Amino acid sequence: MLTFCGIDYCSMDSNGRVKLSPKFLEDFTSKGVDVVLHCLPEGAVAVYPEETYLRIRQERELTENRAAGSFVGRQMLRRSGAWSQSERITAQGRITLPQAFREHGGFGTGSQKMVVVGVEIGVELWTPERWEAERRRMEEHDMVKRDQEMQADLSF
Amino acid sequence: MLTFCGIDYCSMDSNGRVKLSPKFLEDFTSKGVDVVLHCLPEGAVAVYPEETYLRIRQERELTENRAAGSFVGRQMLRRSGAWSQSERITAQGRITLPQAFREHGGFGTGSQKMVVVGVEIGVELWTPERWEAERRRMEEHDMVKRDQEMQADLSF
DNA sequence: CTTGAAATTGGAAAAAAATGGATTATATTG
DNA sequence: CAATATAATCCATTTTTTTCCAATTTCAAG
Repeated sequence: MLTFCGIDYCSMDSNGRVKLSPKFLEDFTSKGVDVVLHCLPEGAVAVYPEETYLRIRQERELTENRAAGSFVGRQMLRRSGAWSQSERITAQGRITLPQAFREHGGFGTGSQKMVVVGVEIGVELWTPERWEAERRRMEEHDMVKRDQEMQADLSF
Repeated sequence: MLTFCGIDYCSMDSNGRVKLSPKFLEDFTSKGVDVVLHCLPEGAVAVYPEETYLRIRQERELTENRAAGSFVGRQMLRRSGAWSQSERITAQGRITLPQAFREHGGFGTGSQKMVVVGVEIGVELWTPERWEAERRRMEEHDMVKRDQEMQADLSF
């Protein structure tokens, strides 16, 4: 059974609450109710089980310079600090997005359509528009790759 | 006995459910009722027995960098996460395609004609139009290849 | 402090969608 | 051409999603 896979369409209520589908909900709760919200530079909001997020962060620490004694180092700390936040999945299976995260993700005020994308280790929350753009970007990449492969199959 | 071979024409009902032919159904159930749906960049949806999919994925993982801390890493996770999903074949021999996968395959809303293509390790679901286009593309590719091979046989 | 207003939260009701099964139609076989 | 098997459609039931409302908390002003 694959976890955190597939795509859901759902909606965020006017208070920034998202009800997860039973499938994703099960994927999360099997790892505990604590999750971490993290704003991605792609313009979406990622949701990871807490233990998963901690592992990701640790891996990054090994490779990146995160000292507070440099401009770049401080900027990195600022990034993962400001754009990450712990949340808890409620008894009704809902997650609340903080105001700043809603803005980052491009979700306006009021009820909003939303795309929940499984990324194997968690999910990402996208506006339909941004997800469509991302999908298209991946699709174009695939087209180039297909042409390359077919070309390679001919030239030997 | 060849498994997952041949082509079926069938239809998807308005809820995105596909009833597999007895032949393909037998091929699947002999390997268990759990399958994985996977959206192909060609614009079709593949259905593999779960164990087959896991083997394919494992092979891929060996070469790919899957860190969530980079743009490229996240994009890889998004690829394999978003466009794959576990499903179970029901007691009536049906599979339900999630909304997003229906869209990917070009299947509109409502009842739809569909081509089920055996690909030896599983099946692929195509719209009749796209399958026809793909068939033609393969045919043309082969023609070019034939000419090349015959040319190569003459030179030297 | 105390009170009032606004925002947030939890939960329930209503609406929509998905599911399982059975019936009807179509095709295949002898 | 009849009998059987397969495929497609339909409908009742269940599940899921969405919307709404009441209770609680938070914040600010008096």
